[in-house]
Amino acid sequence: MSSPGEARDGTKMITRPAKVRTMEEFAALSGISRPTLSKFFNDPSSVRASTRERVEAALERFDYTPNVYAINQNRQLTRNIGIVVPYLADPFFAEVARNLEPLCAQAGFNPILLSSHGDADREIQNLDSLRGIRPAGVLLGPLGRRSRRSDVEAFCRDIPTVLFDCDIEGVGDAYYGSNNAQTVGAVVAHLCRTGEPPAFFEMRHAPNPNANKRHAAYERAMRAHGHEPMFLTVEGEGWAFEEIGFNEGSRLIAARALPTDTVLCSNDRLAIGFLAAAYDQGLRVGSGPGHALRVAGNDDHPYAGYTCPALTTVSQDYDSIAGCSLERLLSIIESGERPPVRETRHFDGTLVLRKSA
Amino acid sequence: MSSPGEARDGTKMITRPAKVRTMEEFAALSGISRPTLSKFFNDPSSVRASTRERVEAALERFDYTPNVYAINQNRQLTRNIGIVVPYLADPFFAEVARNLEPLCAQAGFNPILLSSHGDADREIQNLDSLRGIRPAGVLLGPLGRRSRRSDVEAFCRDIPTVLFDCDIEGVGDAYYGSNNAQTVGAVVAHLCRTGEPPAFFEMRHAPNPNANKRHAAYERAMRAHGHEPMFLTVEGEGWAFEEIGFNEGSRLIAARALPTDTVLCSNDRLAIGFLAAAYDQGLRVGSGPGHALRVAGNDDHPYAGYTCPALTTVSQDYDSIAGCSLERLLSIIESGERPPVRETRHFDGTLVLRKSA
DNA sequence: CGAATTTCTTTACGCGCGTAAATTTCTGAC
DNA sequence: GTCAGAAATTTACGCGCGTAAAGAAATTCG
Repeated sequence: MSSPGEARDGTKMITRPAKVRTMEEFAALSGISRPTLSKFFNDPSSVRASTRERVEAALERFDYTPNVYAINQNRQLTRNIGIVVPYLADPFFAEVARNLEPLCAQAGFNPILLSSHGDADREIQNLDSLRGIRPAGVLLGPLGRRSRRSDVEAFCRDIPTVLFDCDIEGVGDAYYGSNNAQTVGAVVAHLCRTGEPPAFFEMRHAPNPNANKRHAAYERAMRAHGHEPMFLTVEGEGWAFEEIGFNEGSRLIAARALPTDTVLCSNDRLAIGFLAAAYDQGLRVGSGPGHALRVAGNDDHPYAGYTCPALTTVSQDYDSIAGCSLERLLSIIESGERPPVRETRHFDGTLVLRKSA
Repeated sequence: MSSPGEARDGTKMITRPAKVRTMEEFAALSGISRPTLSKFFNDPSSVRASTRERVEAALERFDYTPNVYAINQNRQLTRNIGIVVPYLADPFFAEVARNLEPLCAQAGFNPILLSSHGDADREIQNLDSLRGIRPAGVLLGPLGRRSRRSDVEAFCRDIPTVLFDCDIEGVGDAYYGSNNAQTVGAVVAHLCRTGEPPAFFEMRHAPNPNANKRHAAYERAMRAHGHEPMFLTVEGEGWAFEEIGFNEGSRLIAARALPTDTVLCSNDRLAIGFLAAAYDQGLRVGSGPGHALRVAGNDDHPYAGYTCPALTTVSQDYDSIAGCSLERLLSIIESGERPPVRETRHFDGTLVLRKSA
């Protein structure tokens, strides 16, 4: 039996453009010198328009792709951009990555996505493996508290790096994240205005430092509204937030340990678990009469619209955060020199009112 | 102010091993010949134990990592393995990727994770970009119906590829997936045994062909139990399953278009949306008395335990599917030749009884 | 139409490492 | 201690392309 791509006598059929292995060969076939081709593949706009058209016409007839390894071996700067996220199984970061990838490609760069899976060793490992491909720059969403600062710092010294989502002070060339004070402030204000002031549901040892900022932001916001903060600080390690939210939420509810009828969760994933716990124990969550509990979150998780009831939360402005991070990184790469000052920006979120509070 | 890593006078402090750029240099410093080092880095076990120890000792003193690009330029076979998933923002595939990555690394391969983001063009684009790094093999979770078969086929001809999750018949060197007939059969049997037979909630144009298999499996299972199948087939495109489940579920419930009190959803994400719709309309979901509706899913999504109520579903045996896929790919790579026959295997799932049915 | 400028071609070298062949050194068993 | 076999060294070449320099060709412009 002849396989597809071969005629019955076994000779190859020319159904698609002939494969060309080397640039040398392609130069001979196309009648364009190799150095010119090299320039073209490096940046098509760097050759005369008429030449560009000749190359493109030749590419139609011959199937040639420059060898990535040979290219990057000698090039002082690759066109790789590393994207490191702390935990890809969190749909939140998956979304960020999904938005970042096409933007990189559009700018002519090759995005390489890596996840630290919540593990500091993995984070360093990722950075080390990125080092190997000599990226022009890296977008790093750090683990935060767990990050091994000195290692990350060493990496950032060698390679242009922009931090996002979670700051490690003084590390990297820039940082863009959420204005936790504003987002938490907005929910607290809303909750205080429409009912009892909220207690704050959080993990004692949250892996992400945003949790600390939210803790502080909650405390300040409560005092600003003339209330004493009420913390529901629970144990639990790792990134299984839903599970922790559910287990600890169940415990709190069963023990009647809630000081008010309103709970603000440090993030949406905790809230998802907490809502499940409330449902499980027969507590009606919502804002109207006949409801026993109000629950709000923070992040606007992709699933926040499908909890029971739909979760009231604050969306992070991730378009801006991702966009700004990439933009800044590209400008650093293009300028060819590291910026003297480290830019830091916090973007406001917007309150997303649904049914849970 | 002196930055860390520098003494006050500005000279670099040697806090960590000195960086060595080339293997030549490292050979001179370590007193081991370059070809031997080359062998070592290619496969440490290929050199004598005493030599290995000498190299490792030298690596303690000097910071040297072989240049990835120079390595792969000449090597006939790289140690890269491509992992392509259809949709990374689906926590399900994120979990698969998370499990696959360390397994690859453990086997001495470098995993490169790419997501097609539900787009066929992106899928081909991913494969093309993988081609550039000449992977030793690829694990491909295809989009399925949407996949451009001829392009995928062409890729698989050139590079050892194992398909998982979703089959494209005749393409690739092997396929491992779920036994949809068994998983759907198991839920249907459970539902029929414990109450009214289920209607089947599904998308008319599901992006994944597993949906078709589940459709057929449901139909067969129902007839086997002596019931007429009842399809709740809804419109909707793309991968926003929760949204589709919610919107269409809301519509069906509001229109009182449910033929029974039991709904089996084609997958868990649809079920999550459907459960939200039921909650929204005040339908009590669950199996005991006082419940208006039973809902079950299929997949055992990471969030299935945190829906309201917790979702009864069938877990896929993803450890086996991922493990088998990788194992097969590695054996193909090691053997150096493509297998004459295409292996196909379907793994059974296990019923996960929670509270929704 | 000729000069100034831009672009292309020719020639040449090197990147860091894989890899082969010939030679030398080491190992382990007798 | 001897000697065969294994392992390491020496030497050498090439991978596919970046890139620099000098000269040839094409383009632009007055």
